[in-house]
Amino acid sequence: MPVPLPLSSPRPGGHSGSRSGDKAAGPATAAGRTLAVLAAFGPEHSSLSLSEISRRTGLSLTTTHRLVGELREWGALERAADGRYGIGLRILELGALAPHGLQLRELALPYLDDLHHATRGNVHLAVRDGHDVVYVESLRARGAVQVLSRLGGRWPLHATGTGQVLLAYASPEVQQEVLASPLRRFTANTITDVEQLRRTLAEVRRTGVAIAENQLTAEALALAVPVRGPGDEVVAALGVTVQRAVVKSHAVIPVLAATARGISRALGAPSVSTVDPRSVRRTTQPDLH
Amino acid sequence: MPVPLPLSSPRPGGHSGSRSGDKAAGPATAAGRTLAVLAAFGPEHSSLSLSEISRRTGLSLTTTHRLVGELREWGALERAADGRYGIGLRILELGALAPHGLQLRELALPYLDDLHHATRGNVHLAVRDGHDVVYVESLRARGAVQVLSRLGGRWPLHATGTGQVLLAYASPEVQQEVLASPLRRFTANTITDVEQLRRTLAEVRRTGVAIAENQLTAEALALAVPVRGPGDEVVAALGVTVQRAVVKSHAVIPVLAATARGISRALGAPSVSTVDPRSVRRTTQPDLH
DNA sequence: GAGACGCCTTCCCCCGGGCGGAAGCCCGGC
DNA sequence: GCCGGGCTTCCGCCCGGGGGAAGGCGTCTC
Repeated sequence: MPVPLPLSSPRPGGHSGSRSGDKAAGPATAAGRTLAVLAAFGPEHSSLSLSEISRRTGLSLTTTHRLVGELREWGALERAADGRYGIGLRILELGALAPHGLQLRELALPYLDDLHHATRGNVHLAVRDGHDVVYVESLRARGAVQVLSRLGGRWPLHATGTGQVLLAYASPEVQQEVLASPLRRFTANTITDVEQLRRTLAEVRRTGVAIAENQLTAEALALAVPVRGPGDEVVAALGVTVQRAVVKSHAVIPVLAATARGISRALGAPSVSTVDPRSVRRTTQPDLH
Repeated sequence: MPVPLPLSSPRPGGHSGSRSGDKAAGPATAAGRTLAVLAAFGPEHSSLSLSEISRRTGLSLTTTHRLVGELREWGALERAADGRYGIGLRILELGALAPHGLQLRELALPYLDDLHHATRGNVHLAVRDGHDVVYVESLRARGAVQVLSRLGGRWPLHATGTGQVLLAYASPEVQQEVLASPLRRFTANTITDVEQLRRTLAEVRRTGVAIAENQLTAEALALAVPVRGPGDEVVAALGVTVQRAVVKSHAVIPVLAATARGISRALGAPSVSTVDPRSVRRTTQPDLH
């Protein structure tokens, strides 16, 4: 048997708590194998040949062939002219139904658009999924910086402004889990120290704003604030990423906060009090360089 | 055995040509059953309980329970606080990889945004999937008309402006199939006559613009033009929907065409010649009322 | 041109995973 | 309390699925 490569999913973090054993769940079940075929696709591999799928999943060519056929017939995969496979529109269609996903997006889009025009930065709306932050919408500044914030993008919570907001307001269990897991480094400024992260989260809770400089991408300043739902719980995070030094963050934060208030209100949140600008001025995260 | 309800997929139109027999493919296979669970979700049913899924798929409660469990663990489904299930973010993430989907969207978004601001109408980018048009992006006018054009929305080709464009430039086989199939009526103005549709498509090809009045939604005027790819083939359709009589269509068409040219160029299309405004003026579709 | 290789497709048989019946659990309503 | 609906777990039989093997292409090498 060939060594099964990446194989199963990166596991969405797992709000399911601690699973016993944590055995290297190879796709032992039929459903698992079906999903493994889908999981073979990723940002770096949006187009695969049959045998590539076979190798990446560890499934035999025969099985892969049959599964891909069924998935294609259903519309989950489609075959390009060159014979390679890609994700089909049926999946996009399904994804649009995600309650914390595009439904939220629909409502927030006009606000994001305004924010985008007001700040000329990259604007994102993100939600938490397990230990990751997932971008539910992303408006990129014309000809601007990095493209790390694609719609559907997924990053660890500790490394982005939006992620820090979502983590700061997550349940104690989730915070514990994340703080206990290894904190991957992306740039020199990524927070990888548990204590520092803990302090950062406390700051976020106190001020209502996360300020992340160069933590995921160099030369980027990310600002993020929470978005609240009907029960005043934090349901999403709203973020802006601007070129460092291009904009004074103090100028952006009020606009950002106002936008988040607008979205929260539209979501049915009670009277909102996200950010007190005065407190922010005093407590901006200690300069890291 | 209870009567299996909607059960299997509405079948994405089927570029696969004529399948023999066309047997009522119930989910006889394990993969099919897995997909049937996903297919139970739709725009009207974005949140389902376990037994609802069981009923809608026709699967036994036991099987449903197990499949839902696996799908949830993988991230394809998620369970809300009230115990009901919804589509998970993992699916959204996957859907973002669709080559004719959000990748196209990424590139086109800035153009769509400009168009949106210039026309103040609903702006859509759509691609063809079988006999349907699927919206890959949709910017709704603030507090505007209908919401029929959600991202991920799917409609028959003959009933929308974007669909007519995509159909007009589709392969003869696809056109044949659509013309041979029943044309569903949505409003009094929906084109349901084969001959009329044929003429409309010819007009679209001649002028490069589809003009659909009240065909899907009352009180809406939809304008759409093709977007072309590297080989000059039509890869998508760009559409604007405005309140009837609010805007003179002649004022919008040049902007629309220019935007489509911009996107086509960005996609690598050769020198473009989509619309000749003079021809359009003369050939606007015969007024239907 | 022969041969080798990689990729895809089809066929077929054996076996193990999946299916569903049944029973048990928890809730809320009458 | 009793009932009914929804969910979860258990278990045994059986059929769908897995993969080996073989065959059809097209391409590259020698």
